[in-house]
Amino acid sequence: MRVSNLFGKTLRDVPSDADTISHQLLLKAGMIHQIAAGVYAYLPLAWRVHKKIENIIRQEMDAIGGQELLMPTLQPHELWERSGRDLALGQVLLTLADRKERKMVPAPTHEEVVTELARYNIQSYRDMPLLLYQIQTKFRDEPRSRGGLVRVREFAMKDLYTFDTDSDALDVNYKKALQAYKNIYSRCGLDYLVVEADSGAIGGKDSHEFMVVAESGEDEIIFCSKCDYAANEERAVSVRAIPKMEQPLPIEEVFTPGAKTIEDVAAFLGISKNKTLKAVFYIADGDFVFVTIRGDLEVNEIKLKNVLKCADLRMATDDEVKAMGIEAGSASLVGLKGIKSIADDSINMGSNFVVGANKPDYHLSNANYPRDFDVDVITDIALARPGQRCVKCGGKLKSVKGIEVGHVFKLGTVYSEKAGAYYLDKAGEQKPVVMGCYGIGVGRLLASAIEQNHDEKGIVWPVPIAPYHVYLCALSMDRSAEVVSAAESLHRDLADAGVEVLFDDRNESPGVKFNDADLLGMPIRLLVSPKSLSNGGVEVKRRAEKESELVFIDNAVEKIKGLLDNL
RNA sequence: CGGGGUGUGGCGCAGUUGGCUAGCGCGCAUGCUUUGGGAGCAUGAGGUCGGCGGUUCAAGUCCGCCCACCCCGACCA
Repeated sequence: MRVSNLFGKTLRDVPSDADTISHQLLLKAGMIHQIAAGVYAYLPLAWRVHKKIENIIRQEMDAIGGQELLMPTLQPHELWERSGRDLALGQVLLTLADRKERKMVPAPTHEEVVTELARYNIQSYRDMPLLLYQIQTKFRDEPRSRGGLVRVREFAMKDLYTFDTDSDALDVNYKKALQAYKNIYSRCGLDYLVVEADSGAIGGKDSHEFMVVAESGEDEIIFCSKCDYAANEERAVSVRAIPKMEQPLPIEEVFTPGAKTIEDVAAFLGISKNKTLKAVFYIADGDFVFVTIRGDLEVNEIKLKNVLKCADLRMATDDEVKAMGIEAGSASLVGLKGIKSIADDSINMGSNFVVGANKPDYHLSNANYPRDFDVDVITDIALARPGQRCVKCGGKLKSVKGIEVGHVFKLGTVYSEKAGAYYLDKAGEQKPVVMGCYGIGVGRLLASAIEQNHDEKGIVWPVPIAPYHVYLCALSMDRSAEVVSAAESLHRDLADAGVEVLFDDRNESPGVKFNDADLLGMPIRLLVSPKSLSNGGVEVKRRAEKESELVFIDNAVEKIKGLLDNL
């Protein structure tokens, strides 16, 4: 490919609405073009990268026995009603109507359809294990797209689905898929973490995310500094320090004028926050919920949502709290009846707590569970924070930001039961198919690769996903017939040797060409100029390094092949 | 959806106490010179100033409504 013919122009100034590095570089390099919020065109260079990533994914999927197929983007809305995910996904689900006013959805994912296929094609335990995958366009009406290709509304996703007879067999496939994913990210030149994750709207049991550590990441990863524990903040658990337990004292009313927050109360009474219990109020699918947690901790709303098994969870408004007859700022479960209540385990981690007295300007001291109040459910609903201790080894927890580049789930029989996907086992007994699903966003992976592989000059593509291997840069072609013939023959010879070359044949100044070479980021720059020729050859430079090396023209192809093998 | 911000040639910006043919840099076209880290000179093309409505003798500039995009939060590959 010749740069003079290449579609897509490099820019000197970065469009002002980009502020994630991968977004800036992709725009500056002329690799993508935005059409609407979260909707992008991939220009030829970026599309080559996309295809390379796809192919790496295909190889790894095929290696674990995956069969590629293609499911439709356009799906009947009823399918989503049957699974209940029309509600679980809410507004993210784009919907449209066909000419007969039938509701359709451009699919955001394919569990529904693939389960439908399984229902039709799996009848016997002999039909499994089965691994089906596709690379296909998803549509999600995201509340907010961001970061260029990091979060978009239309994107190619590789989705793999596994079908097994039981959960042990699912575990086998799950492990295989996990390994395939690790291979994919490594081959794409990414540093990643595998973390425990919440399964969100997809449902199911175990779930892991693959996270690329990046400042621009949207997720917070909690990990242990001593052992291998790592989890998405949404899911992370931690050991909360337990203060010294005291003998229960008689409950007592204390005057706390104007103290409404935990900070106020603790400061006013001169106690630490872990000697208090905090009351927080939520509306879960329309129902009021009274949540209690130790004063020094925060509620993890994802955990809470999972406990409540609700589709929609939000903080209650002041009016809603009042309407329940609750005194915000001085509320507790002591003496309160008939309100749905959930508490964090931490109400048992400590004693003689200060809690609200359910009247303005008063609190109660020495409240103890279960002596003084009742709770419907007690479980872990606390947000794990860095600084707390690891539940596995007691080590100190830390946190980093990450981009989620893959997510795998053990679905179990949630979808198969709803869709009626059953098989007959050896004993002739009818059982639901056990499923797993596994997703990778291709464009997000591409963006993540840039987030991790760039410098101040531009992109530094890892060889396996670089749009081209070599940037052949010829200087002074309009004045030197020698340069022209040397460059042209190198172009041919490299292509013949299977090396992918982007040939900068433009009449631009050296500075322009060098800067574009750095910006576009091919792993090797091959320079042909009157000067290099008079020095006896051509100059080979790795993108990641500063220095170039003079090589005889006849040795150049060999030299480059050697470098590519070792990069 | 809540909060903040921006919309002026392809990109980056100026112009906004209303006033003449709307500017600058980059890019683009043509010519000459130049040629190892974003060259110089000359000539030129390209803009219904996001849209609609209003105020006014006069609107890029003032008022109203709408739209789009970006960022921060609530959500996900």
